[in-house]
Amino acid sequence: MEFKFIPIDYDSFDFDGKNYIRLIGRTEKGEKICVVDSYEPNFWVILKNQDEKIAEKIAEKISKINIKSKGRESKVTKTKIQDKNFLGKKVKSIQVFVTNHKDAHEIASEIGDLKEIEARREYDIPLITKYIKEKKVEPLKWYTVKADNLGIEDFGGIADAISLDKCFYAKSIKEIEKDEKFEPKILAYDIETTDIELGKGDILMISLYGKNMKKVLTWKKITQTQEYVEIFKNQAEMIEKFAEYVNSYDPDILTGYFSDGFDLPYLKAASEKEKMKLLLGIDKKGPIFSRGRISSGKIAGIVHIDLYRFIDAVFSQYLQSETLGLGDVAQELIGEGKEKFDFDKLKDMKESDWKDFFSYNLQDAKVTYKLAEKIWPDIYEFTRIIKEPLFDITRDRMATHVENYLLHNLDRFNEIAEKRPLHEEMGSRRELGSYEGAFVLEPKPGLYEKIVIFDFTSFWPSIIVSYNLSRSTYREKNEKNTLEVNIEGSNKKYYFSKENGFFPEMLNEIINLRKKYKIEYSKNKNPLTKARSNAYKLLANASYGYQSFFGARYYCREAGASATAISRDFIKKTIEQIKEESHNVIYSDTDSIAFLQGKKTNKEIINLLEKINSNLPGIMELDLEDFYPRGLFVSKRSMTAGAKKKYALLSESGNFKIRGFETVRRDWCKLARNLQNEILISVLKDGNEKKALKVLREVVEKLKKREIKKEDLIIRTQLKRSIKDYISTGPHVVAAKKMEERGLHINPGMIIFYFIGENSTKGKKIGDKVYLPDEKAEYNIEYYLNNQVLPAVENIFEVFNVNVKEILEGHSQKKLF
DNA sequence: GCGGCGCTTATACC
DNA sequence: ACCGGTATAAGCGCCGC
Repeated sequence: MEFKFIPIDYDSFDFDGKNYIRLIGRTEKGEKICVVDSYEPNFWVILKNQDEKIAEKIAEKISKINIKSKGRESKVTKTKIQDKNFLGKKVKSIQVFVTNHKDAHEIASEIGDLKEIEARREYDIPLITKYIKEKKVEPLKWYTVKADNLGIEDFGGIADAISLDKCFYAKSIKEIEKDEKFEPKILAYDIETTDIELGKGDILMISLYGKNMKKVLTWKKITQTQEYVEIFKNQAEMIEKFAEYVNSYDPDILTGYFSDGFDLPYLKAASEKEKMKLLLGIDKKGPIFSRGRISSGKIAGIVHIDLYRFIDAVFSQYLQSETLGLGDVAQELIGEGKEKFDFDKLKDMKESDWKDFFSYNLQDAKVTYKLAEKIWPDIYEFTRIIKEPLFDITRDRMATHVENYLLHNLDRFNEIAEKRPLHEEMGSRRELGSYEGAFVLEPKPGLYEKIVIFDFTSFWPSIIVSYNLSRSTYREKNEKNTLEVNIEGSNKKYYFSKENGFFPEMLNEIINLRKKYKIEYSKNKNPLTKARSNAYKLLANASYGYQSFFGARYYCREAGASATAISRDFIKKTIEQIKEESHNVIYSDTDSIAFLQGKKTNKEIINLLEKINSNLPGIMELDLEDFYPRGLFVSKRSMTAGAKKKYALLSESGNFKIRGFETVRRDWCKLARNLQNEILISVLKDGNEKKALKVLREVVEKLKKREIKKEDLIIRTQLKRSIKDYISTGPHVVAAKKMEERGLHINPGMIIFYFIGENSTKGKKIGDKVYLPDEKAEYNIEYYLNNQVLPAVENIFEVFNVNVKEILEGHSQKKLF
C-alpha cells in the first residue's frame, strides 16, 4: 500500500528486545494513522589512528560483546568501519550497531577505554533524535510511504492497543519534493478549580474551544444557563466526558496556557482522587509526565502543547508584554484578553455569578485557541528547521534548539556528534566564572541634535563566522594556519584554525538563510514567511551564547571570550574612524555607535559608512540604523557620570525610542512611569524643559492633594523565588508574606502588587509601610514624591541645569504658609 | 540613633 | 540549570561611632 503521510508525533517501543519507532500523523485524506518504522540503533567508536588493520581488530573484538541487563539481552549486531570527522580531525571510526538503544551506553562502557580508542560517541543522543537524524523522516514534512497493514497481533498487538483505525509497518518512506502545507486540528482547553494547589480542590468546570467546538463542562447544578454549558452529575462524569470529547474530536494538538504546570496535572490528580482513569489519548492511558525542571504532560497520539512554555522559551523575545500571563500576551498578539471575574465571589456564588464564571472559562479557552492559531506559523517553522518533534519544539529552550539544529545537520559535514557534558563537567565549567564581555561607552549627559546611529548586522554571529571561532577549530597552541586572538589587558591568547569548522559554516548558512527569507518576507508578507525569517534570526542570535553555555555539547569558552575581545576591538576601532571624520561620538553599546551628524550631509554619512565597510573582514557589516533629530542622555543618580543603557531618541518619522528609563521598567509605579514618559516626549519635541516642568508641577500638586488614583501608585515586582529563600526582605517580599497570611497561594514567578502607605508607628523601613492594593490606607505622599516621582525626572531636568527639588520646595513652601 | 556602605535583588540593554 | 556579559538603582541590613 502507498500513501502520502505527514509525521506529527514520534515515540518508540520495544519488541523482541529491539527498538521500533511509532509515527503518528495524517494522510493526505486527513486520516490520523500510525506508521511503525524500524531503526538500527548505533553509536560510534573513534580510533586514535588511521590504521585499517587496527580498526578491523577492534571491530572484531567489539562485535562479540553481549550483555544482559534489565531482563534484556543486548548485543552488537554489526560493525562498520568508516572515515569520519570529529572536532576538526579526520578519524577512522567504527559504527557499532546494537540491538537496543537503551543498552548503547552500557555497551559503550563495556568496550571501555582501550588504548587504541580516542572516544565513544552518540550513545547519549535520544533515540527519536537519532532516528530522525539518520533516517531523515522529519516532522511536519510530507512523505510517500510504502507500507503493509499491521494486524492486531503484530508487534505484540500495538495496533490493537490504540484507537486509530489504520496502522502500518513501513517498507519505505520517501520525501515528497513538492511540500504541501499542513493545517493542524487544534483544540484548546482550560479548567477552573476551587483551589490553586494541585489536587487539593475540585475542578469546577472545563472549557473546550476549537472549530465547531465550544463547550463548558461542569457539575454545578444551575437551572438556567448558556447553551454551551453541559451539566454533569458529578466531577467524575465531567472529567470522563472531557476525555471522551477530546478523543472523539481527534485533534492534532491539544493546547492550554500553563497547562503543563496546572490544567493537565490537575486533571490527573482529580481523576486519581475520584479513583477513575483519565482516558485521554489514542491509547486511553492519559497523560504521562516527564521528570525535569518543569514536568511536561504527554498524551499519546495528541500533541499536548503548553503555549506558555513556547512563549517563555522562544517567542517572548518578540513581545512587549510586561508579564507572560495569558491576559497580557493574548491582548498583545490577538487584541483580545481575558474576561474579568472576581474570584472572591467563589465563597458565595449566585446563579448569575456562575454564568459569568462559565463565560470567563470559555473565553480563556477561546483566546488560548486564537493564540495557538497566531503562533502556529512560528511553531511550524521551528519544527521544520530544527527537525525535532512538535512536542519537544514547544518546550525546549534556545540552547537546546541550537544544539538540535547542529545535531540534525552534522551528517552533511560527515561529523560524529560530541557528547553531552556530565554533571561534574557542567559544574567545573560553571566554576570558571564569567569572562569579559562587550564594550559600553559612557555618554556625556545632554540633549543632542542630529544624531546618527550605525550598528553591526548580526554582530556576534558575524564575528564567529568571520574568525572561525568554535570548539572544533579551537587549538591549544599556535600551530601553522591558525589565527591568534589577543585578549587585551590579560595577556591571554587563544588560537583558532583557519580551516573552516562546521559550527561557523553552519552559522554562516543560517545567516544567509535569514537574509534570503527576510527578502522573501518583504516580497510576500505573510505569517509563514515572517516566522521563517524570524526563526533563523533567533537561531543565529542564540548561537554565540550557546558556545559559552555550560550545558552545551559544543561548549567553547575560549570562542566566547574571543568573540567578545574581537567585538571590543571592532567597536573601538570603528569609533576612532568616526572620530577621525571629526564627528562627536556620544554613545556606544556592544554593536552600535551614536554620533553627531554635525554639518555633514546624509550622503556624506553614507559615504563614511561605505568607507568603514570596505575595510571590514569576512562577513562583518556595518549598517545605518537611523537618523535621529534629537536625543537625550542623562547622568547616573547622584553622580555626574553619564548613565549607560539609558537614553531617549526622537526619530525622523516622529517615533520615540526610549531605553532603560523607568518608563520602560515594570517595577515602578504608573504615576512615575507615565510622568517620566510625558516629560521625555515633551523635552524631545520642544528641545527645552519649559512645558515639561509645568507637567511636573501639576502632577506634584495632585499628588500632594491626594488626587492620584491608587491604581497609578501600585508597584509591581516579580517574586523570583519562594519567600523563605530571601536573605533580604524587600517590599515585595513583605507584600508576598502578607498575601500568604491571608491564605493566598504564593509561588515563584508571581508578580506581587503593593503600594506604600502612611504608617507613623513603625520604623523607617519602606517594608513597614507596605500595603496590599485592597487595604485601606492613605498613600504615602513623601514616599511617592521622593522615591518615585522625583528620582524619575530629576536627572532629565538636570540636563537643563534645573534643580527640581529646589524649585518644588520653594513652590510648596509658598503654599504652606 | 544615625550615616555610610556593602550586599541583595529586580530589571533592563545588547 | 536549560544562551552570554554589562549596567542602573532601590532598599535592606550590618557596622562603627
